[in-house]
Amino acid sequence: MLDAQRLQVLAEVARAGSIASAARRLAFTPSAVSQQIGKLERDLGCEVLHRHPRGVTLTPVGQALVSHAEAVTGELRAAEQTVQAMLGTQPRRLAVGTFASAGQSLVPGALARFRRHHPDVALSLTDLEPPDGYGLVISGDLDLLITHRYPGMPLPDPRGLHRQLLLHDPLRIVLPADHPKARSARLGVSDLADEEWISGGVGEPNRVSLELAARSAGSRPHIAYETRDYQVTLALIQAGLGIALVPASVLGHTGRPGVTFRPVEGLALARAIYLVHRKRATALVTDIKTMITDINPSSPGSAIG
Amino acid sequence: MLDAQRLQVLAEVARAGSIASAARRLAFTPSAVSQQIGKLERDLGCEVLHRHPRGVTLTPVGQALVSHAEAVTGELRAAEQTVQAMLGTQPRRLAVGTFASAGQSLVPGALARFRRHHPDVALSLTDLEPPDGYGLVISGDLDLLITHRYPGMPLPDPRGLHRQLLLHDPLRIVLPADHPKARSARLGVSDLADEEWISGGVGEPNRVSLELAARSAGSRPHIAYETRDYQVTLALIQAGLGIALVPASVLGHTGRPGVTFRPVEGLALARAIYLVHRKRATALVTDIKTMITDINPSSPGSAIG
DNA sequence: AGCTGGCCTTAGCAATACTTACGTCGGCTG
DNA sequence: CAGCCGACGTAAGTATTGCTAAGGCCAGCT
Repeated sequence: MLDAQRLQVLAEVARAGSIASAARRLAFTPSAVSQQIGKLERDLGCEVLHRHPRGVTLTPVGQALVSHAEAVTGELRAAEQTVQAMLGTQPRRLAVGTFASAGQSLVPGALARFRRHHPDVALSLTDLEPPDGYGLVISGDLDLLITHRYPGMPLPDPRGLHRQLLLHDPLRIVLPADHPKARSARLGVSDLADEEWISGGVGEPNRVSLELAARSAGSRPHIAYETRDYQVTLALIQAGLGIALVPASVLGHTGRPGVTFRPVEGLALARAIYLVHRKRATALVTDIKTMITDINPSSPGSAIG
Repeated sequence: MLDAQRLQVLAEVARAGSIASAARRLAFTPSAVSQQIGKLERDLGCEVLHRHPRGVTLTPVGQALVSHAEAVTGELRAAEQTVQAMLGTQPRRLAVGTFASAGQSLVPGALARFRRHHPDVALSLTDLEPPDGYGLVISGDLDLLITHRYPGMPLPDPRGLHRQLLLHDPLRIVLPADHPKARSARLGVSDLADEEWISGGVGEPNRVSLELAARSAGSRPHIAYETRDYQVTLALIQAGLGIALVPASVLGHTGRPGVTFRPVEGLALARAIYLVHRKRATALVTDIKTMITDINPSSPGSAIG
């Protein structure tokens, strides 16, 4: 039988990307972690890590093991939680994972309200870029995950978790206020084929969606600037350097001077925002969920599985 | 975080019913097991066992933990299995759990055929009385469980397992061949209210069904002899001591001299026989399943969940 | 009453796992 | 290109953990 703790060490290594940084997180020496991985590999009779000069990556076997390790950890946490619930001990922590732009707009209000209702609960927030985070929910490191899917990106396997659509966050074409086409009646991606675009790096959701929209309009966007950070994007636009697709919730109500935005003509281009948690939600998770959905009344609230 | 091994020890204690016998199965001394349980309890801050002069029983917390322990063990086993599958190593064992009367009739033929096809696979068979056994499937101790439900007995929570109905095994009224009513045109339980019945002890499925059938006919059976073993039951009937309800599959094709049987008039009284295994069946499980269903062509083969 | 079986405690020992120290390799920098 | 730095592995020492062995307590049985 495999050892659960070794699997957890492996999962930590996978997250950290190197044995040394995993060791720091676990408060061990790198040597200890290395030995644990070594024993795991001897038990299995095959390697779980590819050793590179700069960190490690998982072998296919390692990936499979991490996935199982998360399930094991989740079960152990669930066992603990069940017992505490039976003893009448309420959980005293709530760990939320979000993508960056939700952490700026959607979440803070809900968290503040939650804190008022539960001043004794230790709140924590973690930044995660989709599609990461599902494993952390399975393992119980996160109680709630707020994640998204841009058009063109695959929706990850929910792996037994509960996933519900929170809202559709339509993408807007954002351009300098003095841009010649800022006042066009209808503005589509194809109308802006010659512009300089700002988007994420290759493969990032933002960019995939932009390229998808352009391709469906028969053009290819010229990506002049790459950034993942929408605040940077907006600053670049403000400086007149390019245009971009930006989710409406990021634009929010705070009009930024020198920047204007328009709906995307033609395609219903929106990122879908999801809430993910374990099937049997704790009282705290249910609470924070209602607070999030209250703040975002457009929520359809349908379970998607 | 709880320790997985401790939980497994607890599960073993729960199965064995005492610390001492669990220790024997685990090849430890009772002291070791006792200390493990003690540490588990200190970790949790509550007791998981009631200590009795003759063995131990689980507290409610202990029961919950055993259930989780089975899930943890199952995940660890699944991890191992996944890796072995990726390395091309086929599983080399198949553990089947059955109730006693299936072990006599349904199963042996299928096992024999399976052994011919897979001579190198270590087969094992375990006797289990329903509703036990689900936990062993979850933990991976069993690959396939053959279980039943008599009318009037609750169907256990499948706990995430795959469960499918194999067949309905109708109950027959079995009576001595020279019994006065052996040739009645229609024979129901109510027609035999004054007879001496043979059945299982209070609460056993067999008996619950008999009492249910009698109650629905407005009578109460007089249980003169109690045995769980249908072979004993048949011997008693043969000796003219009483009558009983016996599943058709136990009666089989081997007519026993001096004993005759009749369908039960009125109620469709049958025990349902189920196959239970993990959701993702291994190749070996799939194989043995087809062999079992082939031998029992009346199988509806529908998944029940 | 004495015996048996089961559980618990304590003390000692063995196995396990972590730390420290050192060696190797590859990439980055002056 | 030499030298440094970060990362991984190995070897030896140490601390912790967990098991065994031995003895005591309690309840039921003969």
